[in-house]
Amino acid sequence: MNLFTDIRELVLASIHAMQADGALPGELNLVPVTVEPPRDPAHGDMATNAAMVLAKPAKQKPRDIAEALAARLATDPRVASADVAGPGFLNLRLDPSVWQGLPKAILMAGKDYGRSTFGAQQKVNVEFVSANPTGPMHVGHTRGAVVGDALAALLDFAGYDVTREYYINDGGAQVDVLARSVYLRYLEAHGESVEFPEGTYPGDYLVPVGQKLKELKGDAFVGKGEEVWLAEIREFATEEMMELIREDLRVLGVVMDNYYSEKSLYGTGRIEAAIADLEGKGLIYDGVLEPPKGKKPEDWEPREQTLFKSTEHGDDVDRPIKKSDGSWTYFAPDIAYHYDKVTRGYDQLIDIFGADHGGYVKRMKAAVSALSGGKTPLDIKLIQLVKLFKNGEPFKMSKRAGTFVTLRDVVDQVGADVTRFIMLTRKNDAALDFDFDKALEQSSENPVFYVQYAHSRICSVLRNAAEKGVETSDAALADVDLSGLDHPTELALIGKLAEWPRLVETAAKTHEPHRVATYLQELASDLHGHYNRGNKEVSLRFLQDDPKVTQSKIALARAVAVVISAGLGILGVTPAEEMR
RNA sequence: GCACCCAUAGCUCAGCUGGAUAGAGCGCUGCCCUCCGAAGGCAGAGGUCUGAGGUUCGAAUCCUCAUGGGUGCGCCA
Repeated sequence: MNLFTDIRELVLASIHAMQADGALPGELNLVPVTVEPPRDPAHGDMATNAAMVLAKPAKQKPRDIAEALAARLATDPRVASADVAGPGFLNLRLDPSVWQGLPKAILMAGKDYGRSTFGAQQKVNVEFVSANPTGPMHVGHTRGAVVGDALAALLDFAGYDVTREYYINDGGAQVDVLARSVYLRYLEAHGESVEFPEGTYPGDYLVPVGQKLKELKGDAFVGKGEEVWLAEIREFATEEMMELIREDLRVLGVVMDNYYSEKSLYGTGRIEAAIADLEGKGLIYDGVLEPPKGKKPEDWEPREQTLFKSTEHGDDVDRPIKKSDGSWTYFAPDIAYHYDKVTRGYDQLIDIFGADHGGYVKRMKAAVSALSGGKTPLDIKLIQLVKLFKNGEPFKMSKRAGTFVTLRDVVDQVGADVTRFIMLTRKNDAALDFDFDKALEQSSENPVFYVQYAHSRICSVLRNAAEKGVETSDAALADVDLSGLDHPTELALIGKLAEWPRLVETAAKTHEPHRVATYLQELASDLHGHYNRGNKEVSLRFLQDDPKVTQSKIALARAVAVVISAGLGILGVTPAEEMR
């Protein structure tokens, strides 16, 4: 159900007919032919660039092609008029009945209106959050979590087979630091007074973890050296932190399909297997890297390391996979992890990283390209910083200091819906200002409330209709005559609804869930505009004296509500029925 | 030094992956409730899309260079 693709099919069919008649050459690339809503409504309902795109390969003047095409299109009952404009645009005006049929179609499709088969059930793995299991999630993670989750939902809606995955960085030195920090809290629970030296995590969130460890182990570890407790506490603390993170995600409304442990790659031969794959392709060698030019580290000495020839796959320099002492760098397990994803048979991989990981994009893409033989595309979305404001004052967040603003802090104050929506109003590679005051404000300055308000207004209309005894169920609306929906603002609203399926596909194709948020704001704006017109022009109100007319208006109102719910559903935001 | 990202109204940002006269919100000016929710709406003012080249029927969008800002750059993950 997508009017634009329907009409594009019609245009293509007409072109084929012209080819059959010899009016156009048989060999033409029709992919660039588009049918879009014109920016200026005065140009009609839809516009196609067909004539301009085909002019050159067909060796004809664009306007000539347009004229001929227009004549053919005009014979279709759905097309009211087809006019050539400008350099060769073909502006189509559709028969009003085409538009007027849409609200019913939307109600019949329900929440599936706009759902697409575009993705053809391709398997996509979206890896996101992947915060180190060393503490609660902070605001920076929150944005990545929301973007990843919404992107996954969007892809699902667009017809992909999506897996949401979290990569647990539980293999590196930071979990040793965590274990030592928990040990200190454990001693504290035994009444010792402790200090947190540089390089440990002093955050309060480890206090209950130390307590719990005491309950579990008694004084077994007191006064003992690391060799006794490190491994066990590391295990215990990591699990505790993951519990914390899972709960954070749950509060945000994010549910992962899969948690993948970095640790599971060590000692199991999986890193070795991935590296062996690259070695088999001649991409592993021992060598010495050049120091970075300009900014040479103080203690630079040339050292021989095992390197991955990432330059053969688009990187700028080759990357070390082993440290000079022979142990793996962090990059090695990352390669193994992505190797695993490739061998699990995904058609497409998406990683959501923090912007501070921008330096790893090329090497990661190089690794996946090498491992998959160029077959599995990897898209990496970098999530820019969130700057928090309250009363015009910026907050600082610092994980080291243990005073960072956590996901909980934000969600507790403004709620998950507001948090999610606001974090999805900007494209991922632009920094985002998050203003607590505005987030809580209930006005048009707050996009969440603006969209929610549109939805609850419709719900309010439905309640009023019910009081008047007007039946507004799907069944009751199925036979209603909608030909009275002919006012420009009504048709504009329907036109906006018609764009939803297109938008879903574009947003999915570009991996940009923020487009959904933008669209919803536009749709809400159209609804509010139309609604307010009803103050002056009584005939535009949803509630009319004639129940039949009321039902036709309600069909439109409900169709808008359906699309708002569907859009909010992708963003993971609950549509409000009432706001007080 | 190198790489990646960003630059659009006074401010915060959209711009449908190349289309026609570049759009919202805030702020500013003037309006709209006897009326389905004014938590809203309408109208006006406000632009050399950072700059210079290029690609083509057509560029804010793609390519090159420059300028300004952000991020990162072997034994941290």
